[in-house]
Amino acid sequence: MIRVVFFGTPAIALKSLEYLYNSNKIEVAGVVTQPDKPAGRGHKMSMSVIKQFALEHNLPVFQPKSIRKEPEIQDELKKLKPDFFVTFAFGQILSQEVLDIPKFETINLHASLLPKYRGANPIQRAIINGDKETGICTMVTELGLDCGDVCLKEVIKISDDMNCEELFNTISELSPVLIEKTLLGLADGSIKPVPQCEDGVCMANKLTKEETAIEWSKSARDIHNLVRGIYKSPSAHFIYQGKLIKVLQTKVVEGCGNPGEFVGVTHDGIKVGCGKDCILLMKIKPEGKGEMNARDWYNGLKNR
RNA sequence: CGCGGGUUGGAGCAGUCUGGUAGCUCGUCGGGCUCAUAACCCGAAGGUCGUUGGUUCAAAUCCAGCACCCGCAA
Repeated sequence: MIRVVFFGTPAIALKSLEYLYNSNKIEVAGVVTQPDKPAGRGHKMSMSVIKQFALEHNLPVFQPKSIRKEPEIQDELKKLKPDFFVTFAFGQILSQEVLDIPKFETINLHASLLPKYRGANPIQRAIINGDKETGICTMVTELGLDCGDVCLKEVIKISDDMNCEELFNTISELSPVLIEKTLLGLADGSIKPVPQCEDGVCMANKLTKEETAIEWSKSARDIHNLVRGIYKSPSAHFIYQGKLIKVLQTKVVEGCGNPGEFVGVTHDGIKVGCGKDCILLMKIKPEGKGEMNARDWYNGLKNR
């Protein structure tokens, strides 16, 4: 049995924790996740889905504000005598003291084909940039940001209409097996981590607020990529009559029209001009309302 | 008690401030026109206006409570 402590916070990591927990070759000795915090409408205190799972299965849970600065928690983790630490979207930077705790290594799963897209938003960035493929990597965690030696990688195709939710799901389903293989391979010595090629390094910077606003002067293709890249959260948007309109689904279509100008309606949606070609708005979500077909939204507008 | 918007025929909305027999753009069904159509013309069906209570001769509309949905912020 390999003893691991799992570090993670959001939903994308849940299937991995569940899989390791159910594996008969691996024992999850504890879980580390971000502290509970007021979240959502009304600021109700809420816990991460990872903590929820841990509580339901009676796993010890640790919630440091910053694990680097909390030696008491580090001591608790030492007592668990872990062979490995596994991190997946944990949300905090580790320190050397933490990396030294497990008997072997700390393994991180990163959702890109390293060294491409190191950093915060690798999944969204791959789609926004219009990449045809991305992937997941397991790596040995070192102090720098996602710079450790790579253990295993798996390529994932990105289709033209795939949005980040679908890619998230694919990644969360493929990750568990890759993590388990990595742990087993490192434990028996069959995997030799390979240093990343420094040439292809690029960062997946955090999304800024400005980026989520649709710039109609860009090509329809770029807008389409943005829309599917940040589908549902935070969503690409534009402002119409003072209201925020989120755009959830689009299609690049032929046609011409000035950027941002209404071109016409089809039974699929609303056609709007762009820097190049036209974009067909299909599903949108106006502020205060639920998701709806753009065509339906158009039907309800008074001055159009 | 973080701030704010919403709930009206199948869909999206107006009407609420200034109470008085429910309207718009679509969809559906029937008929017509057309070589043809997601286009056009004619007609029809379909709503106890989220829920509970209050005020009133009279409430979608005013007042109070409740439920559900959503945007921002964190």
